[in-house]
Amino acid sequence: MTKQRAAVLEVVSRKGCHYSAEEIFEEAKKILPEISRATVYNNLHALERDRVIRRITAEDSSDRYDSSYVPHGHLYCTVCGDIKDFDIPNFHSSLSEIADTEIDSYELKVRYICKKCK
Amino acid sequence: MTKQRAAVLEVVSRKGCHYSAEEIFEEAKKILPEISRATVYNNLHALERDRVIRRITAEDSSDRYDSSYVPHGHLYCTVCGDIKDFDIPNFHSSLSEIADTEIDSYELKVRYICKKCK
DNA sequence: CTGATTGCAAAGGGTTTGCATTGGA
DNA sequence: TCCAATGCAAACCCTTTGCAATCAG
Repeated sequence: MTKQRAAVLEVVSRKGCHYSAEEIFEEAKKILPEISRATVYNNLHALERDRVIRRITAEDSSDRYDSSYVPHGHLYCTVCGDIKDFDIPNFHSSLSEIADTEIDSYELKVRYICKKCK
Repeated sequence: MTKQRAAVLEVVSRKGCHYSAEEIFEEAKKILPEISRATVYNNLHALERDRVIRRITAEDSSDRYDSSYVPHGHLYCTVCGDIKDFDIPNFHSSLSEIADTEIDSYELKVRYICKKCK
């Protein structure tokens, strides 16, 4: 656990945030001004490999990172781009049943218009 | 409806396929050898805008295109990369209920290991 | 006729890679 | 000590853009 990895983890772990790699880089620089982009990418990959964080794919923009490795749904506001977490109880086992196979994990993106934008 | 758009649509519409833009370009060239990459992208965008096809995001690889605009689930084999469609009855309305808001559409990716690979 | 579409090539962004240097266990 | 992690820059892939030529309605 280097100080760079700790900084990246600290940033990704901020509650309710779904930062892009570039945003994580910018935030991490505030903690460690000498950190490099490659190191941020290295650590994001390492933390994902170690099942600490989860990468989520946006559309029309770069990937984002979620502080929880446990799959859950994401609400994407199609107007302001904000991302909110939301849970579906027992979704993993429901999926397994419907698909009639063991499943590893899932990613659920729901497009909507958030309250503010409506 | 230009012959280029027809070719792109023909390729994307092949049953069970989830081609990348590059694959669509390669297949479309077999129909119209003079077609350019930019035209393929143009038409993929146009067809998506007109709600004919749907773009789906992979991970660790480029976007794919689905011949149906209607949202449904996708099973991604984590070993061979194959993508299969699958339906969850009433999922749209269930989501709307659980999220307690109107929703526009969704994208559901399920990671698993397909029969062949198991 | 006229706006939309095409093809090309160059630019763009986000991410990865190679490699010499540094640092934590 | 020593392998993993770092920082930098260049390379890379995929996609978009600018623009003149062409085409479909």
